[in-house]
Amino acid sequence: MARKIAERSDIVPVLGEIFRERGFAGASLSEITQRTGLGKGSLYHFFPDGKEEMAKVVLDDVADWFETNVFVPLGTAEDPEVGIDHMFKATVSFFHSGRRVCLVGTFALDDTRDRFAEVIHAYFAAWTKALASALRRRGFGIKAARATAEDVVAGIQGALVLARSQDDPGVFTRAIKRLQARTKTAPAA
Amino acid sequence: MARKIAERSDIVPVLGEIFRERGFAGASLSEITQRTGLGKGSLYHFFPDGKEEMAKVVLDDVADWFETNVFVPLGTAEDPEVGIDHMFKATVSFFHSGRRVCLVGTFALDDTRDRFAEVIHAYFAAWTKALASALRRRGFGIKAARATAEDVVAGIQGALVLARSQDDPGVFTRAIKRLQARTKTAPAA
DNA sequence: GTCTATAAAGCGATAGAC
DNA sequence: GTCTATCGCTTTATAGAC
Repeated sequence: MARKIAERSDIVPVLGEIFRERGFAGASLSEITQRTGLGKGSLYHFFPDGKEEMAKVVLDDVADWFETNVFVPLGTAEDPEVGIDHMFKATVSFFHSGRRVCLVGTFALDDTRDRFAEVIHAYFAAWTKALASALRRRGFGIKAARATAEDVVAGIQGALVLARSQDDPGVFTRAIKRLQARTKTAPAA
Repeated sequence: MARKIAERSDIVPVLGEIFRERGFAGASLSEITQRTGLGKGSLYHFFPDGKEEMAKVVLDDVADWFETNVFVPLGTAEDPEVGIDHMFKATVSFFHSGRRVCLVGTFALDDTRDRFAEVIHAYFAAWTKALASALRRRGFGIKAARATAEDVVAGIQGALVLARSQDDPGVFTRAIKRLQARTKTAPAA
């Protein structure tokens, strides 16, 4: 199964980690060549438009993963509670219990957002929408479902910031528990 | 009142905006010279250690502002509810209703955190602690106060991310309202 | 205190051999 | 598909005149 010839999909995860750690502006081609083990020639063969294309592919990859592993289950699980609980599990797993930041969130904060405005907007919109839909099916009213969905998605992002600031994954896992509890009962009017 | 000779304090706010917009890695000295109107000579006169010192001074400036305008009122207001409500007002104002990101949060997400770990840690720890203390005085139990404080501080950070991703300050102001409501009554055990 | 000139290093990107 | 060599530019930082 070992291939000598690299495929683009082999290095996308590595690129993801680099962009997460350094941000878009801070990710240098020299670090990318080192950590992927590929020369610039190979990199530009796979990504003719350079760093911008690398980031775009990584963003699309993340969006695809969430679409398949989180958003679709949220919408299709027969029991919406199962879909929601699965979302929290997948989230904790994907973000390594708060040790790994959200690439899309990181890009959203500085001027990198403007480069990738569409993907970034779509990612969070899809998440919020899928969760609100599941909450509706759980019996939440339209407004409560939307509000709680926004609350949970923002809460996850904020917990990642806070956990990293304190260098304490416990901050993240505690936040997840509270957020999950909030999806069990609709808030008072 | 017009001074020709610049003071360091005159340009700190400008530096703050640049770092907020570009992040630490993305903020270039050429943009800093342009937007401050000062040459490199002047900049290195005020900040001998260059960009790193500029960022440090801005971080300290932000921390001081919050200490004075948010954390102290939280702890000293006779009526803790007044202090908490003031915190939300000051927060909405400081972050321009979600149009301005949190510098400390932005720095916390990527490897910039490691450069300024202490200030970043202290900022969020102080915020959480001051809010928890006010909630205690409002009648929250110790655990409820801590949990709600973490919830609110994380919620604010997440709302900034989400609002920027959607390019919609409404996301932020709605979140603030929900978070504020959550400080009025202790959550069920 | 402010400026211009300059240095040295690193950047993203390209060319061309293999 | 992968590499090395190189281009042109920008970067942070320094030196020294005023």
